Amino acid sequence: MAEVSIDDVAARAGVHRSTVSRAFSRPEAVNAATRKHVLEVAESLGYRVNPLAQALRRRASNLVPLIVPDITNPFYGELARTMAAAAADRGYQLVLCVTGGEVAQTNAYLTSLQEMYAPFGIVAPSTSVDLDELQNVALGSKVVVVDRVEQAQVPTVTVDSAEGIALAVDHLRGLGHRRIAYVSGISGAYTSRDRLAAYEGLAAELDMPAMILDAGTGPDVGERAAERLVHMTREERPTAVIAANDMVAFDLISALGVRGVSVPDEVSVMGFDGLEFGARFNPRLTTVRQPIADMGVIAIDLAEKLLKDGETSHVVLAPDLLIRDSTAEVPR
Amino acid sequence: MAEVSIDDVAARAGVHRSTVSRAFSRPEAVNAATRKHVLEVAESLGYRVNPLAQALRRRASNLVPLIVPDITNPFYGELARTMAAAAADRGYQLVLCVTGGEVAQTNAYLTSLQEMYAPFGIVAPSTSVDLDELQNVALGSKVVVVDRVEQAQVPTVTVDSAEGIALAVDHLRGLGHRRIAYVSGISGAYTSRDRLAAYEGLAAELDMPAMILDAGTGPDVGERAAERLVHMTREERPTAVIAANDMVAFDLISALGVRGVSVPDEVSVMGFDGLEFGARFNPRLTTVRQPIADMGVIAIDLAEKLLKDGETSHVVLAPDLLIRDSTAEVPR
DNA sequence: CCGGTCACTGCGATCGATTGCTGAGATCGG
DNA sequence: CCGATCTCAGCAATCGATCGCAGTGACCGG
Repeated sequence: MAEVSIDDVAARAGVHRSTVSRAFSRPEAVNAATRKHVLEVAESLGYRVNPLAQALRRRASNLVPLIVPDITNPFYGELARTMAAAAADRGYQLVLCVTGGEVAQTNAYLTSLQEMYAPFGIVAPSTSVDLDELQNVALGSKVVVVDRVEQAQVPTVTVDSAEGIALAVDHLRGLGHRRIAYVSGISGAYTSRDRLAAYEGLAAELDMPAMILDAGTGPDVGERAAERLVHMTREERPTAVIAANDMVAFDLISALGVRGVSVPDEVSVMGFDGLEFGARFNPRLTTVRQPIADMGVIAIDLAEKLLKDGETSHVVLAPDLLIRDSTAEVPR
Repeated sequence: MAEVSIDDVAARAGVHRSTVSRAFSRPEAVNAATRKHVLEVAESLGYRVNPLAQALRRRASNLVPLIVPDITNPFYGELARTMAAAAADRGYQLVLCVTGGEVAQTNAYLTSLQEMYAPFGIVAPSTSVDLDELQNVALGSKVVVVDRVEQAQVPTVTVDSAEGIALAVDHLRGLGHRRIAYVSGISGAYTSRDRLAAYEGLAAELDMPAMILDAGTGPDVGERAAERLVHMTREERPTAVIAANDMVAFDLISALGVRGVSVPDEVSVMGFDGLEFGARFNPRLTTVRQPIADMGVIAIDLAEKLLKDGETSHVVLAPDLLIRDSTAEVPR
């Protein structure tokens, strides 16, 4: 309430403003005894440096934009949660920016936050990040992307799509499945493409028919894929389906349920993401887990490294398998 | 990149700083022609007022904290999304604050954002908001709570729990159910209590046995309730269950699935929230819908009204029914 | 022709911090 | 005992905007 400023502390401690300032931000530049005294006085007055004034002067704030297409999607929700924690640990405050899938929004948010002297930004894109577009914004070069990006000039963190798909295919083949279809869909840009490519590559390699049930986007991929599946003859129908991500898997299972097709009894379904919610789905979803918690921390790390050393590295994490109840041995 | 400031515009337009400032923030106080000229020059230079400097001087920023216990929970996700949109419409920028259920965090975030001159805050509590606690923070009195609150000195927006539960019970009775159980659980403080109370009241009124399957909290209410249910004899077992919220319903259905109990064939399950995700669950969830989108807009409205007129009203919205596939006529 | 209004606009202090520069005093070597 | 070096704290400008106050010129009525 008291709104105590740096001058109040200075007056009370009998020193100059600048000494108080240094006591906080450059400890080595002030006598230890003086510093202790200042800090005690500050403490007793309940003083805290005004982040706005500090940011204005320093031209650097602790506000970090997290740009996601849709916070309703649990993937971004989990990402946001871990990022908020990781950010807080390092003294940053996460600012949530929801683009709703509109590409222009990303840049709008970025410029808006750079006016608040955000030191960097985190972007989790839904569609291909237009890097050229990103370059148009000042903050654009200080961005970490949570997705793979082609010819990236910015740091990125992703999970290894090929390995993830391999894990899924292995698991299903281990259960006896030979006709394994794939449903593409809503997800990160390149990541989504990578997963599809990995599936196709693996299918060729293992001499399996590559069945793409639906490669569209939007909220009803699951619907369309299910529709397609139920109209297949018994021979051509896949015994298992890998979905591009957990949400699509949920969608698909739900749509199959509506059509009376039971998972995993009639067809096995796997997801990709490892959302916590998968453990609460019906049936509990077998899926390839991305280490989302790690991704949050790593993204912040990458950002700090970028600021300090100008180093833009690309971290690719290893996925693992979360075997639950949506996959079973091939029927009969 | 150019970092153009108000002085640049002033110099270029041949006027004083203050005129430029007024051209933007107090249009009526400056000659129309001058203003037009200033605005054009500003436009051509790509000038935008620096929000930090503005906030510092005005002692009011456009940063609005949204405090939620868990952004992973789609309820808060949907809330965040609509709030972000509503806030953006009015020129505010939402700052996401995730407490992880720790009460102290709420106040920490509130003070932290008040130092950034946040004009108000939105709190979606997981447990009883300790209003006395809230009063300890300066921003505490300028908060809108998305939940019912007892003896609230702050504006609130909620949905009518009693009406919602009545809707649910009506729907189930219409399908022939007479043994309708209830599972309490993770959710807003008073809201959660209200729903339970409404259920109990209605049970007494309609002369139905009140069966509370689980009244605990935490992530495994569903588990426990399912466990309890499968151990009941055929006669005592409820034919339908109302869950305190959608997440609990998902949990429960999943846990029942693991135990081989099919929904809605053997038991009907209803949720409460109306999450979009319910339409993608298996089976698609019948639920009482809260107008979450409205709640976001209303919360912002209430906040602005509070600032302007000091008026603290309590909005109670009407829920409606979303009939999908998780409820069916009572078996046999 | 003069004093009074009115509509603008300029001046400069201010918001709360940071930081380069300067100078005071302590320390030290010769 | 003196000058050089070093440590530390004060001074004042600065970040980019806002706003109360004062000044200027136009306009009007008497």
